[in-house]
Amino acid sequence: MRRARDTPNGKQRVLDAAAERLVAQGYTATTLREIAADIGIKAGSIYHHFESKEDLFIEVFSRGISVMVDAFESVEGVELSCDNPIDRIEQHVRAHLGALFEHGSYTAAHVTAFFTAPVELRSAIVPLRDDYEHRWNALLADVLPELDTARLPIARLFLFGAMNTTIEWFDPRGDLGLDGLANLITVQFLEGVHALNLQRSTR
Amino acid sequence: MRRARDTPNGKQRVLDAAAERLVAQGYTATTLREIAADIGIKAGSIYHHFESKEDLFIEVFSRGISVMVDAFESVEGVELSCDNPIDRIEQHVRAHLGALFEHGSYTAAHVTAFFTAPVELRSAIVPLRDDYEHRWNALLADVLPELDTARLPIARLFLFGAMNTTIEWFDPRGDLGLDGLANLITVQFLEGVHALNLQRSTR
DNA sequence: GTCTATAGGGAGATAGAC
DNA sequence: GTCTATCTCCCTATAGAC
Repeated sequence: MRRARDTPNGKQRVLDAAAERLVAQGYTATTLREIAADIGIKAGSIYHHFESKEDLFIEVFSRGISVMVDAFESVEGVELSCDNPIDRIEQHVRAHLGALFEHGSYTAAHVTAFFTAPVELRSAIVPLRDDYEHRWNALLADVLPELDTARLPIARLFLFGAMNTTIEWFDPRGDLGLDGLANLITVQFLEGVHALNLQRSTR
Repeated sequence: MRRARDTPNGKQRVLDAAAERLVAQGYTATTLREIAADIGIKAGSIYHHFESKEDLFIEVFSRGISVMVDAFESVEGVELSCDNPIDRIEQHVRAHLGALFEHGSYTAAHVTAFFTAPVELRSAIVPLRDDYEHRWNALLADVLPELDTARLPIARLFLFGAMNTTIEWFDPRGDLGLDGLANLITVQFLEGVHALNLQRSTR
């Protein structure tokens, strides 16, 4: 059934529009009327798909995590074969950036707007966030066994900070590209700022 | 006049409360009623001090920048004397973290809530942000002359990403402290993740 | 400088027709 | 699955008393 994938159903279209508005405006500024208008329906119709505004955005935020987790796992599938530690991290950084820029607005919405949502909503999502963070901790512990375990979560937070804030300034259509950006972030993370010069965006 | 400094005047108290609400809730979710209630006045009274909600928050955001610029300049004053390049950056990182955690909520509000504000408001603030970014670019160009000038803004953005996201997870009351955190961020930025082990929080 | 009172608009949510 | 109509609530902002 080609058609079913090409034209998303009503619920899917609501979610897509909600994610895009979330990136642009944050939680509170995004109204159900706007979301409805974006996809050509009326606000009341949204309640056929979701019980409340909060309910709708819980699903948007958890999809943001799902996209990241899927990206992470897709790398793990192929990495077993070969690859040095640096490449392993770089592939995961690339996957994370891909989730941010290449798979719709869900992950971008999560990263930029999560803290603009009400606390009750956020606490429903926290376990999913923890899961993703644990995967990264495990990866870093595996690839960098010499790193003090007390320093490992901090290293991950530095890396997340560098990766996630790219959504505020990076243009994936530019010359560098997501592959080049992933490379720069990885070498800077592992070797420091001096190593940036040694890397070329044309690899 | 001791009193005048100890008990902030009406306008000052509004600004302080607005900055704190901004950190916790973002722009749209923060209402003038809440801000007024926090300082024991009524919402209408705020209009004695500010022409509009937007006007009030323009002042909050620009103070957030002022605090950062002041912190940056206070380091420049003393650094001329001595100091190797690493220390120079570390002192500025420490100053930036100080602005985030030790000088009220203005800078924290700026960093966390700037993108939740309406575009018209943001564009009024952008020149001030640019000024602060240029100072950092100049510092990095001076301290790291061997770094490719095309890579320099990217390096700064990585550093900003690592510094600014600490507001989401770092507890300044912990063992590490802001001095320790500034040290970790600096060595990680300059030398990469491997250098984290070599640094001690007790310096 | 702060109050009360209120205007005017827009939000989330519900009920029932189609 | 979407519509219209509407309820209730709360927002920003204003006007004028104290």
